[in-house]
Amino acid sequence: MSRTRPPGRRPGSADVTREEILAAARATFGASGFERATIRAIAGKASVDPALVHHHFGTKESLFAAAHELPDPEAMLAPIFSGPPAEMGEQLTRFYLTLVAAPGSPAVSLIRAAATNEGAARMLREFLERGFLGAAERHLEATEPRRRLALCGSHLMGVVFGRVILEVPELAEPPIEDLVAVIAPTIQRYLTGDLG
Amino acid sequence: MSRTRPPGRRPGSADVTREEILAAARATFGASGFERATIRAIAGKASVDPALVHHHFGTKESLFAAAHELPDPEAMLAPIFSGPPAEMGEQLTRFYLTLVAAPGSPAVSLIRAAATNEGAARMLREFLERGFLGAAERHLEATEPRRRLALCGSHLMGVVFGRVILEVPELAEPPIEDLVAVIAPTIQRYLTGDLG
DNA sequence: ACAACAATTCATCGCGTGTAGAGTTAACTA
DNA sequence: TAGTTAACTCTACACGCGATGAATTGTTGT
Repeated sequence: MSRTRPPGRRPGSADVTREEILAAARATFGASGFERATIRAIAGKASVDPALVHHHFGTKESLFAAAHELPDPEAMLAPIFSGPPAEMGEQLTRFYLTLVAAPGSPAVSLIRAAATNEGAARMLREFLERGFLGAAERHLEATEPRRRLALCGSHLMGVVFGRVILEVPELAEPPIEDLVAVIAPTIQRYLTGDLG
Repeated sequence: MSRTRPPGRRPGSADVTREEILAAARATFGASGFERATIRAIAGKASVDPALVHHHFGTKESLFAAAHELPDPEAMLAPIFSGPPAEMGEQLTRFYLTLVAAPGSPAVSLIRAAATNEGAARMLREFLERGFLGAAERHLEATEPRRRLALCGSHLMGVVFGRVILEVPELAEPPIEDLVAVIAPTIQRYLTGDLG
């Protein structure tokens, strides 16, 4: 049982390994946060030498950034905001809890890392500001759209935190639709209702 | 300019140093999170040798626990829950944003650390479950009290995250009372209103 | 076929970390 | 006042980390 592969380039597949490293990075960062995740652990999970990680992605910070390249928020949110206004709260809540708050999601990894790593916090903040809040400005026909979506985001982020990170039973156990039923009216009010 | 103090016990004050270490620990953990905060940095801020920290508190984990001994939630919440039910939402929101979400608060430090450190997450979860949610059960005259307070907590925690950790402008800039005005109605609905 | 290049492992460096033990001085007790 | 205990600093060890440079092997262009 030879534990280590022979050195030198591997036959066949070009950037398969690269993707495997990124997947391992997402998993490890997500499970441990930025500082606790080690390049050695990521390399191990990808069955690869630690130096290869560094060869492909440079520093640990830029590996994190590469592993968390965020999708275009415009494309994500457009379907929600183009539907009937009365359903936006429910749509947004379900979307968020299904896609973003799923355990193992890159978003959870980002949130976790953002709590202690300034770089990750900046990434998340800029994504929220330019993308999320920006999309609101373009699609939301109401006063103070950015403030409205900031309130929505804060609530939904708190639910993620309680459900996936803290694992408070009251938030972690119920199926998603149960949470949607309770939270969506609040989100709807923040989006289209009377503030304050 | 002699940088180091002579060895041996210091004259006078017994447990002053101990408190200084705890204060430095709170500040450092709060600013950097659990893993990034180093015992050396904490000792430095307390003008003390790193080994003394270890002498007093043992491991880093138990130093963190000692620095974040949480107040009795019963005492904290009783005044709020014993007032007029119609004002509970506003009271709870203001209390939380003023005391807990203040930058530099131990609670922020706990939340930050909980994102990446399982021990801190357990501390926070147990505090929330036994204390916060427990207090709700005893004081809240409504159906599903624990679920109600879990919803309140998740929203408020999300606001802390956005305001203090991510520093999203829409949440970080407005004075507390502005946020109270918008959020309190939601909290009130979660506490006493119709769920879902 | 040959040269250039990219992918990969290996060996290792330097650093900062948490922690431990030994030595020194003050406070406490009888 | 003698002896014990507790507070405190010094020195240092062992470990794991991120990062680097060289060596090895496959791919690609000509």
